[in-house]
Amino acid sequence: MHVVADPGQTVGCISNEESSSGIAQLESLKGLLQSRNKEAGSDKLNARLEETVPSLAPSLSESHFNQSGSAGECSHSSDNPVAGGSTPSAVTTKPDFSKLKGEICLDNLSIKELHETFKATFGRETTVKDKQWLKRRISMGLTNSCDVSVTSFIIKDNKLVKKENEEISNCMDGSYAEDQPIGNHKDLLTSLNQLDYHQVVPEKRVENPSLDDNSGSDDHQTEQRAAKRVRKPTKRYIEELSEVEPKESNGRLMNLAKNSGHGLISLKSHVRPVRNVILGGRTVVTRLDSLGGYGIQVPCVSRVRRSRPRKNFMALLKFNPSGMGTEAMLVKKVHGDHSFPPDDEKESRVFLKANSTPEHVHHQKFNPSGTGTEATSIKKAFGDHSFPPDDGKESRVLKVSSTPEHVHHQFIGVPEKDKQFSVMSAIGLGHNMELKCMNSSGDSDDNVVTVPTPKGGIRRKHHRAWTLSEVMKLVEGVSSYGAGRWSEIKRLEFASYSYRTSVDLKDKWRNLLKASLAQTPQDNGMNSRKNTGAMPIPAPILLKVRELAEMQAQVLPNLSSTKIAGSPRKNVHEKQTGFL
DNA sequence: CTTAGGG
DNA sequence: CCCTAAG
Repeated sequence: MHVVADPGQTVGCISNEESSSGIAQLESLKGLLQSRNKEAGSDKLNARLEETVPSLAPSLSESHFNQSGSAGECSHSSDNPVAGGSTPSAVTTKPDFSKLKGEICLDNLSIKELHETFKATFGRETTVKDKQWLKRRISMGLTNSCDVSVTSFIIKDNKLVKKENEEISNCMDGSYAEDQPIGNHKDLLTSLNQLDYHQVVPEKRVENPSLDDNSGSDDHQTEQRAAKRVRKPTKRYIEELSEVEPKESNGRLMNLAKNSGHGLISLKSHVRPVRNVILGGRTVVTRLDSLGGYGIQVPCVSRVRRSRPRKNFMALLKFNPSGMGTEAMLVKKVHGDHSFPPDDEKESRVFLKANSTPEHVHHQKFNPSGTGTEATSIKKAFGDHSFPPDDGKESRVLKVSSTPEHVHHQFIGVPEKDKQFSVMSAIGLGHNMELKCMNSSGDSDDNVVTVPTPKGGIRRKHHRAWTLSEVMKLVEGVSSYGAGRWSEIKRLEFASYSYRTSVDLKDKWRNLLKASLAQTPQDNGMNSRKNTGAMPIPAPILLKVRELAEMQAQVLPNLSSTKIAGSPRKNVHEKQTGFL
């Protein structure tokens, strides 16, 4: 339809006026705006418009566009590399910026003129009848900015001149009537009103998928593209937020918690409070908690968990020798970590205090009347303890057993419905404990449980390094069953590896992906410095990972495309060999 | 219980 | 790794 001037020239102009990122934005805008309005009334409207407004279009360029030799200015910079990027998108027409030089007052344009301008700006026609929308769009395109919220649109030298006094209130009713006398017709009005304000029907997405990127905040962009699964803020996160508040007693963040329901995301960065309480200072924050129905000030620490009790805690009680006493193997990686004053760690619910020999720590229960001591965050609290990760998922659960160490905890707790749970334990629990624990049991497999490195104070959780064979199995599994079928892969490829849950597989795969993508561009950098500790993961594997990733990235998005015919996907539902 | 993601 | 929200 609309033939453009010389492409090179156009591109030259673009690169002259816009930064390369600007071009990108324009391109994406193109993708967005490639739409047709199929509303029934629109055709009629068009017809009417051309009846009634016969000669507006021709006058467009003359009256509103100052096209003084703009082309000439642009043509000298056409060797810009950007040209390559912007041309291949075979859209209907290319933006013709030569028409758009100088001052443009979009407010004075009629719909049709706006359409022309739109076309000149984006190289595409539109049938959107919404003047505001058009103006806004064009303004955005020309000014290369997304926050065009003005009501008056005058564009001058790629900048949006604000003019506040002109109020264009409602284009649906008013402005149409102004411009087009036909707006009075009843049928037109109805058809106009039927037009969705945001009616953009993206019908030709396929044509230029590369442009199909969202170009930013835009109300017209309620695109439901395959986005990542959205998650609402987690409970823990909310808790953290609200816990923060009392600490910032200065009210600086006072309304933070109030708004925490809404503005969560934006607050994210503020939330790391200074919560390192110095030992000497012994800053004890108190919180009003309802304990058994009474309001009681409880010393608390940040990041307490208020949620449901750990299910696994029952396991702790199970092995109770004395019925009430709880014997749990507690191998807190103590290491001076136990500042008695509630520190900021998650574990701080559990206060540990020396009670006896490192080998036999007695915990006494505070509570004679204990209606049941519910302990939460036990897992977390105890979680740091390197239990010998023995077989099965049990290793994930807090392992409780009458261990060789004979750690004996007796709780003299307070009745706490709040599941608050205090344990006094020995600061003295030392290395020997840890080490003993490690060596004593389990650990059948190759790697040790990587002790929380005493050096540097970095405490590592029990962690099995991934062996090369494991990684290879993982890769193979992914290639066989596809990424995402973690449970299958776990069952079939990792049957013998009792640790390594499906989540672990997933995590590892994620890491592999990251590694493979991060490394390939330039092989340097990584191999030299990263040899500390972590296995380098041979390049071939990374390559395979990359291939798989690309494969799956291509295959999966085409959802519902006949079950991924190409990949040699095994029948996953084969019964895993009988014994179980 | 499994997946997907964030931490 | 751990944790949790969604299915």
